[in-house]
Amino acid sequence: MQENNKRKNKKGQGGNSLVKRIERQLGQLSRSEKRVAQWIIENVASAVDASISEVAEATQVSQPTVIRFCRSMGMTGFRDLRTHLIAAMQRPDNYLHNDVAINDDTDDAVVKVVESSIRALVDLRTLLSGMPFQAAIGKMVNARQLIFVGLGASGYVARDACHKFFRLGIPCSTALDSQTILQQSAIARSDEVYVVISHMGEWAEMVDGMRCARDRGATIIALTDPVSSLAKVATWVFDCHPPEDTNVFTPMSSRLAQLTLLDGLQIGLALELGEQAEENLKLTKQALFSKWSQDP
Amino acid sequence: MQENNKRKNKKGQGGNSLVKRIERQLGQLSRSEKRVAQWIIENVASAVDASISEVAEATQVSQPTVIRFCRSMGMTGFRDLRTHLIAAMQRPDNYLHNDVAINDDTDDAVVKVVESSIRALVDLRTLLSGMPFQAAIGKMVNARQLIFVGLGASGYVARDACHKFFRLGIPCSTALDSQTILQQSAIARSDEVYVVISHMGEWAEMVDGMRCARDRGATIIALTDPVSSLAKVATWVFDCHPPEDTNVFTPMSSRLAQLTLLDGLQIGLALELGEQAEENLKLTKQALFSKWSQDP
DNA sequence: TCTAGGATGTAATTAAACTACATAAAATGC
DNA sequence: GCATTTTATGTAGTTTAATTACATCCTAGA
Repeated sequence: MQENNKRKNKKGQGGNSLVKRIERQLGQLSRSEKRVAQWIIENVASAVDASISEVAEATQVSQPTVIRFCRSMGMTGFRDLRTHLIAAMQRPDNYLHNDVAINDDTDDAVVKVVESSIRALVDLRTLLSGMPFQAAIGKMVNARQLIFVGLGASGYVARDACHKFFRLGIPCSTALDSQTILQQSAIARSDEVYVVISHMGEWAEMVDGMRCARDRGATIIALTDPVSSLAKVATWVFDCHPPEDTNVFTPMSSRLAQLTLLDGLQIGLALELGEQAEENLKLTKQALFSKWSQDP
Repeated sequence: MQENNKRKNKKGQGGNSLVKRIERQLGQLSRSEKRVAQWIIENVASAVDASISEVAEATQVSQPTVIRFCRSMGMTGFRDLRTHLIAAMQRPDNYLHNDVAINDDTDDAVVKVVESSIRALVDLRTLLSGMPFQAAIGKMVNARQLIFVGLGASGYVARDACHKFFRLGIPCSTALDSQTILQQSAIARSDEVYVVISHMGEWAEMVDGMRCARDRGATIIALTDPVSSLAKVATWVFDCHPPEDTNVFTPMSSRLAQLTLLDGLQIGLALELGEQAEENLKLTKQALFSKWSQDP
């Protein structure tokens, strides 16, 4: 059992996204956890039905190690892992439409894009239960201001969110480049909430800025890969792991998940704030509506 | 104990949705089991995360009754039921849509938000076939520049799209306020393509601007309500009708449809442009990647 | 070689799933 | 209507799974 490193890759195993996610993390794992990971990759089908003790026995490690593996993968525990495995197992052949290929015709490609977006949101729904909505909203309710942070493409998501939250009547701003992020976080206060959007969560300046803000007592809510540096710095993390395939044609479906998550946070916050927020929402909607209805 | 009359054969666990299967068998169940069944149907999302005791409490029955319900459904036990529920949730087509209500708790509200977003995309998928992708892409391929137009919240979508398309190596710009739109369209050329995003499609300045651009020979691609004034002016329309309900808590799911549609257009365009576009995409991706991988 | 820190296992704890049995309610036969 | 059977449901206990706390071991660096 020593030569674990000579692994033939069983490509035909099925395009299971969680499996890819595990593969991607393989390098970061300790020896025993790697054993667990490898066994799961090679026995996805049995893994979904297995209990901790069965996995532990099959891989010759202790039960806590199996749990540690789950945690290393960003899951809350074994149960959670099982949930994700089952969900991931559902896609193998039903949805052949995964990646867009160079020789697809336009209509095929478009269908694939839409289906991969749907997939992203369905995945999101599976993950929802583990996300700290209550906690995040609790902090937002009492915040002096919300600061939305995002670089590059995530900047558009941050802007969109800012626009959405300000309509509740809360002071909101954005920090969309390294300089602004660093300056903003240098004067962070404990009654401020940062909402940080980042696919990889590895931009050094952003992580540094957020660490600084955190040290000054601010709350950091991160929509990012749960295994990233940013996630380690954040007060609360919403799992937005990046898609596994690196196909250049793959659109950023995960951006849709982020937007939807922020929709959820906003609605949740609105409910928490109660009448005043509802009133503000109504007013901002009406402001638009009356404009174009009196102006045909 | 002898489960004589309501034994069910354990077929078809792949094809039909478990929820439908439960509905179909509702009549055969005893009163308490029916309560369990109904609660599960109405709370699929919470049900997948619940333990037996939680289900028992929510439905005011005893734990064994919950297990008996599982057996009545042909499952081996609660664990098995959970497995099938998770699997069933991966098929988004049979979600039912509920509005967020003011007395929803946070988690319910979030689930509803995500599901309504999924609905929006599933709806979009059915509309795809009627959309003029070929035509739109045909014009874009030869365009001198693409101009993305959007006001207010749609401005963020326009910006996002601009960012996405420029990575193909095509000159792109945005027009996000009335003044810019009017000026831009005043100098429109026949080799320019306007991509206009608007939920209602009734902002007077925007419609005027696009009419002007159209008169000057430019191509107008509108992502908007097909019955709007904007749609009448456009060269091609992609049906993005806004949701009917006026609930203040309704998130803007149609924005997700717009983003996804634009993803589709971009991918389609990339395929049409061929190698050069693919190369450009790769280069822009690598530019990001090499940055943060050499910068830990 | 020693020590610090991570990795791993052991054993105890808690919680989940399930079983056996008891009781209550409904249906049936007289 | 009453006894008897059948069915439905709950109570209490058992077994198994998941998780935690803590002890031990190994490895890397001084």
